[in-house]
Amino acid sequence: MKSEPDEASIDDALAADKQTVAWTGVRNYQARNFMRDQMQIGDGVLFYHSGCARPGIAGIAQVASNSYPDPTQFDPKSPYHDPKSSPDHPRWLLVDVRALKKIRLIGLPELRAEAELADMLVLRRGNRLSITPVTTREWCHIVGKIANVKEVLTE
DNA sequence: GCCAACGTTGGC
DNA sequence: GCCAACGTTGGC
Repeated sequence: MKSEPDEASIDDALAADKQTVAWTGVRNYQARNFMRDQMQIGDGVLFYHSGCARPGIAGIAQVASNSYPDPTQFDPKSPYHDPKSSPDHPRWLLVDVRALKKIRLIGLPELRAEAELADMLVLRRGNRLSITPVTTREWCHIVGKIANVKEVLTE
């Protein structure tokens, strides 16, 4: 899951109440559908920093709720306000994400250098989706590169 | 700041 | 339903 660290970084998430943040602002149907249809509580999340000097995986997190309507869509003062959405028929959903651990930044050059990660959707040329699924193989490969990560992974 | 890539919008 | 124009993303 991508986030701009200026807006919501892994540090921000770790500092939040229960280390949990609501993943507001997703305004892409495919990304929304991943949260609605694919994610389950407890699923592992790679917390990716984008739109910054050193983009890459900055932390490990987990899905902490089922999907529910993103409140920012109803707030006229929010940059994520969607006048075409209504509480009766909410268009945009989010999940809560619990940060588990900040890791050494695994930057894009390192990710691209790994043959095991060659098919990762987030690395695809032209990919603009802020949420992409990760295969078990990709997950295990990345987690295997991180020191002292077992303590935060329960399954 | 540039630009490739892609999603969305809206006229027809 | 097509598709050109436009806006956004995001790495560089």
